[in-house]
Amino acid sequence: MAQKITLKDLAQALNVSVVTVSKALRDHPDISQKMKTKVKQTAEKMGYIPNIVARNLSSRRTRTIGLIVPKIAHSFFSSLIESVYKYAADRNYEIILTASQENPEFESKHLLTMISMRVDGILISVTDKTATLPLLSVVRENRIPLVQIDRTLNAPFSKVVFEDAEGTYRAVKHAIDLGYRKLAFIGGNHSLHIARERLKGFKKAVRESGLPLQKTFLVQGGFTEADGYQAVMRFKKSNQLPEFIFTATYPVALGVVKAARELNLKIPDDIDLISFGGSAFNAFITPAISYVEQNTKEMARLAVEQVLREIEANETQQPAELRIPSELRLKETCVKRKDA
Amino acid sequence: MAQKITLKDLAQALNVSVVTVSKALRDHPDISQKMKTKVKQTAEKMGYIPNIVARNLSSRRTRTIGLIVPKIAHSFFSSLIESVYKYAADRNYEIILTASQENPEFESKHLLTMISMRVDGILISVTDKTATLPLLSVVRENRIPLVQIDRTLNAPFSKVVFEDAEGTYRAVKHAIDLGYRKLAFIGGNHSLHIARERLKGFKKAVRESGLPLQKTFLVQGGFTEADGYQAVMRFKKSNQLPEFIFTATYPVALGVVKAARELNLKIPDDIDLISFGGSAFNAFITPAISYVEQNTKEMARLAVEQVLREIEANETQQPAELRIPSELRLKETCVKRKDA
DNA sequence: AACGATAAAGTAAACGTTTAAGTAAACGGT
DNA sequence: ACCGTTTACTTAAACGTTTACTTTATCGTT
Repeated sequence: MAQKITLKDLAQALNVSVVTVSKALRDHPDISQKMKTKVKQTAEKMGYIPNIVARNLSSRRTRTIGLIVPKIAHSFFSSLIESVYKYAADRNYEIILTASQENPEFESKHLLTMISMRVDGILISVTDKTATLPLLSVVRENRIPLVQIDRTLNAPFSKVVFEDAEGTYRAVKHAIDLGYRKLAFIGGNHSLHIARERLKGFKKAVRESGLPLQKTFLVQGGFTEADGYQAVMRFKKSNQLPEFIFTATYPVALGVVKAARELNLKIPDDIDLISFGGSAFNAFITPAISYVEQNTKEMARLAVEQVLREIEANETQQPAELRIPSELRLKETCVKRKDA
Repeated sequence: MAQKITLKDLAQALNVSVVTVSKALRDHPDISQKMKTKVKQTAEKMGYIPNIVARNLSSRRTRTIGLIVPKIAHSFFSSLIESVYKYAADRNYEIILTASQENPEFESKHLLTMISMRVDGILISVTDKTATLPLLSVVRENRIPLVQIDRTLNAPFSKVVFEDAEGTYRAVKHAIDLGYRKLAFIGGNHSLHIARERLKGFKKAVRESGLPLQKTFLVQGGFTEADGYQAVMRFKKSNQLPEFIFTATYPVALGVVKAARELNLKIPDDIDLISFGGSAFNAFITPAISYVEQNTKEMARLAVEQVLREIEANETQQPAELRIPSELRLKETCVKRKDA
C-alpha cells in the first residue's frame, strides 16, 4: 500500500458516491443497512483511516479541548491532567495539552495556538505570575468556551475551584487549637483567586482567635519548592521563626521541609506544618505532611463537564462557579499539642 | 467582531489575491518587503488568527508529534513528557499527548488516533503488558517516523534507551560487594526490552560472583507500586526473604517500601534496596532510595531529535538505537556493609 | 391510478489554507 | 534593441472531508 486510502478511493471501488461512503461510515440514517455494511467491510479491507484534519476543517469542529497548565511534572497537575484525559475520553473528546512552565509569555503563546488549532473549548490553570491574560478577550469574541481551573483570574468565565478559604481556615484553626501562636502563611501572587482566598482563610482563623497578624509572617511569592525554601530562610535570617506554617501548595511545603533540614529544625517539633494539597508520595515522606485535600479527580470531572456543557449549548451561558469541598487530612504533622 | 477573519477577508481589504496574503505572512521570497509589512499590519489590525486545521490539510503536514506514554502522573513519565514538550517547542513542533493507562487496548486506539490526526511523527513508550503492537505495520506502510522510548519492543523502529543491563549490573555488583548474598529482582514483562536487559544485568552480576540464581527471587510482573508490594508480600508468605532487592522501576521500589513497613521490616537493615530510576521526591523519602539514574531530559532530547531527523529526511532511514549511560546514585539505601 | 411521503442515494459547494503553474513588468547585459 | 532573468504578483487546483440541497425510486393511501 503506497498511498493513503481516501473516501474517494472507497467510493470508486464500490461504485458509489463519496458522500454515500462518508455517510455510511458515520451511520447516517440516509443510508441503507446493506450499503452500510458493504462500505464498512471494504473500508476495513482497504485499510481506510479517516483524515481527522479534513474532517475538522469541513465540520468546523474538532472534538478537541485545549488544556493549559503551569507544569506537568508536578503532583497536583499531573493527576489533574490524567483525570481530564480520562473524562474527555469518556465523552469522545481529544485533549491538546501544553505547559506554560509558570511563564506568562508561554501561556499567552499557547493560548493563541489553541485558538489557531480551533479547539472546541479550553481549560486553563494560569501561572503563579499571571496578573491578566489579554487574549481572554479574543476567546470571548470568538465565543470559545473556556473554564478556569483552580488557579483562576477575575474574568467572566466559568471556574472550578476548591473551597480555598474554608479549607485553609479549618487547617489553621486546628493548628491554633493545638496551641500554636506564631503562625506564618506562605502563599502566592495576589492576582490569583486561590492566593487571596487561602490567605483570607488564614487571616480569618488568626483574627477569630484574637491573635496578632504578623506582616513578616505573610509571605507572598510563587507556588514552588524554591518559594517555600526561601521563605523559611528569610524567617531564619530575620531571627523570627514561626511555630506553624501554612503553605499554599505542596511543593512550597517541601521547600519548607528542605530548609528546615538544612537549618536543623525538627518538624513538627521546631516548626510545624500543614499544606494546601497533598501528593501521592506523601505517605513515603517523613514526616508525612498533613494537608487540605484537593480532589483532583472531581475537579477534572467538573471542569470537563462544564466546558462540554458550554460547547454543546448553542448560546453563551452565564459563567458558572463550581466549588469543591476541601477536607483536612491529618497525617504526621500538626497532630500533637505544642506543649505536650 | 462576529466572524473569524480569513485570508480572504484580508485579501479583500488589501485588494490583493489570497495567495499574496498567505505568502506575505509566511515571508515567502515572492513578495516585496513593502507588501509584507502592509499585509502584516492589516492582519494585526484586523485580528487575523491563522486556521491551523486548514493549513495542515493543505500542506499535508501538521508540525505535530504524537507522544504515547503509559502514565502521566508518574515521576519518570511526567518529567520525560515535560522535556519532550520543551525540545519540541524549540523546534516549533506541537505535541499531542495521550496516556495508555498501561492498557494495550487504549494504546492501540491512541496510536490509530495519532495516524488519523496525521501527526508528522510518533514517540511511544509502551505499556508494561504490550507484547506486540499490530498497528506498527500501518505506521510502517504509511512511512510515519516512529521512535520508541525506554520501554521498547522488538520492532524495526528507532529506539532511545538507557544502558539498562550495564546500569543494573553495576548496582547489583555494588550490593554484592557490600556483602549481600540473597538477591532478588522485581521486574517487568519479558516482551519489553528494558525488562530483559535489566534482568540480564542482574543475572550477570550474580553469576560473576559465583552466587546461585534463585528462581523465586526473580519476579516477573508489571512496573507499578502494586507489583513491588505484592512481590514482597509473596516473599514473606513463602518465608523466603531476600537481603537485597533490585527493582526495575521506582514505583516498584515504593511498593517494596510500603510492604516492608507493613511487615515491620527495616530498610536498609532487614531488606536493602536499589531501584532503576529515581524521583524528584526521593530526597524527601526516608530512607532516600539509591537508584540508577535515568536522565529523562537527555532521553527526551535524543528522542525528539531522532524523530525530527526522520521526519525531515525524505527517505526512510535505517532505525537508530541511541543509548544513554546510566549512573548509580547512592543515597541512603545500600550504603553500608551488611555485617557492619 | 394518482398522490404525497419516505427511503436511499447523488450533486454541488464549502471549509481556509498551500502549492504549482502561470503572467506581466522591470532589469541587465551585449 | 533584443532576449533571457528576475521580481512580484495572480490564477487554478488541490488537500479530504462534511453539509445542504436535489433527485429518483418505492410504498402505502385513498
